Amino acid sequence: MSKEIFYVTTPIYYVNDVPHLGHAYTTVATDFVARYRRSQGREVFFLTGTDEHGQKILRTAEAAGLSPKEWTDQIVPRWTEVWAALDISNDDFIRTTEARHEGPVQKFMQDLYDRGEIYLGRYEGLYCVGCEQFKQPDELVDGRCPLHGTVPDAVEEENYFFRLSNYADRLIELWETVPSSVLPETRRNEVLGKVRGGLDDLSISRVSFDWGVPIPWDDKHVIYVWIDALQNYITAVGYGSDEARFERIWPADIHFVGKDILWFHTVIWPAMLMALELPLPKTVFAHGYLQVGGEKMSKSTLTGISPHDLIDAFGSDGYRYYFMRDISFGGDGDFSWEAMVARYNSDLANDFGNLASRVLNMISRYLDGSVPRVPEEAEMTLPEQSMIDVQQGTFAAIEKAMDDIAPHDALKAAWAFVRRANSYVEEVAPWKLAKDDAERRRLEVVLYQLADALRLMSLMLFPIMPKAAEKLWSRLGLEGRVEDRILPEEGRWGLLPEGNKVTIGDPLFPRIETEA
RNA sequence: GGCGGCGUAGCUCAGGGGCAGAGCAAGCGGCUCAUAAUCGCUGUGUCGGUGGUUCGAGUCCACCCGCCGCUACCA
Repeated sequence: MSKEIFYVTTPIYYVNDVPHLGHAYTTVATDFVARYRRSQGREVFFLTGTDEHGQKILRTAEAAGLSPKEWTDQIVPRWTEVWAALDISNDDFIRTTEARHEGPVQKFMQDLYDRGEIYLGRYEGLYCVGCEQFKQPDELVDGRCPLHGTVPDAVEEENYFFRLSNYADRLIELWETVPSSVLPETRRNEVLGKVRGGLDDLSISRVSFDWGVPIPWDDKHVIYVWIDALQNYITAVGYGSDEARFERIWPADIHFVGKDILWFHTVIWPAMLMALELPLPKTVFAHGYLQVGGEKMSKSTLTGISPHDLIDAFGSDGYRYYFMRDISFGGDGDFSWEAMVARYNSDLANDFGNLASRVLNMISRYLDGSVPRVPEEAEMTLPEQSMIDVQQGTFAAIEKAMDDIAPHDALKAAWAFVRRANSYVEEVAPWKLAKDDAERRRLEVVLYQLADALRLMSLMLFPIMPKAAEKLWSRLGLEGRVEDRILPEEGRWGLLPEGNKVTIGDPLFPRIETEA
């Protein structure tokens, strides 16, 4: 009995600054997967949100002359507006400052405490006054802070600790018996290697500042921000507030994260859940980093580029497609303006957009804009059969790639169908058929197949390019929205209704002309 | 230092014992429905180096060179 709801998450983002390309990358990938699962007919719950506690937020707010709550309230819209601009289809958006989160977090901590999983201990650390932070011994250069050149003070602080060290064996067993628990494989090997070296208990409270969720039995302490933040994945789906809902949605099918936060999601988070005997997320998938290269933005860093800059130039569809297609998901990848223009023009403007233009044009010109009668089996010739074969192979390859969490391979596969449709046009040359009255029915058959191919592409590409897919759908005279269609039901030939009026419209993806 | 990964066409990468591949870029040809588009054909490779195993090695092994990741309580 598998759970019916497919639950995917992005990390909740730390709102001490505005979103950059890296945040958008994770979020777009998660959205692609969420939309794909919905298109397969699955019920999906897609969660994202913001992480708003901790010392860094407090400092950022102070620097801006605001209270931490005022700071987060004014910056959260900067995040939600980017997600809206990227057509992110999240079902919920949780903020860790919401009561629905903070209350259940306290319950979670109290439960851990009651079970003896938390104890009061001392954190001994090296504190740099200049940084106002604890330093790890290996961060120091000759025993001095590399930033301030001073010798940090040895400081002891009373903290609550979680018995993380008890869970090393169970974590190792999990990773060894369930390979999909941490992906890609290289990331699983990383945590496996580290945890085999042993685990220390984890300090989970702070006393030096108060911007956080109070420890329920000792409110001098606030919960360490990561411990609070990780719980968003369960508080948002009813943990501690609606147990029936929680049981229906949890566990997550996939937590998407960047590789920088792998440790928290594959060690600390599962150990916390184990401690309360809660189900574990099925997969934590850690993708790589984006690097910025190329000329046009060579002076920019990743954090210096706003997603808005690229959305303005390429549209949300172009943005989503580029990052999902050009970067092998899981590994590190390079972003460059030049590569993005090249990919956009070649795949979207030339291959796909132009295919739509030429087909819609020919139907308007040769068939008065009306979708002809659905071809009979007997009217199909070799080229039609070949295109159908390619389409079926493509859909199967996409399914395989998405099951493997390889969006880049899925899109690569998708283009086999787009290319085949273009070569089919050349093969059957409708403009020649149009000159011969005796070929009238043949002309109808090939143009029907092409229009129907566009319908199938609209379904196929909706998860990655929702705007273009909806546009194309309506240009084919189809009712309703692609969003509401189920691929396994409608992803076959011959479902485009006879008599639909097509409209040509503007190019779906206007070419981007490069200056110089 | 330890553990792990990568190095294949001009570019981005796939392939993991049996005739070196894809897309893009380039060159040539075709077509005229289309967004200077599209279709077809064509390259070029010491598969990072050296040495091994094997009838046979991008592929397996050893060493070397060059990049890179991880090495936990800053989100």
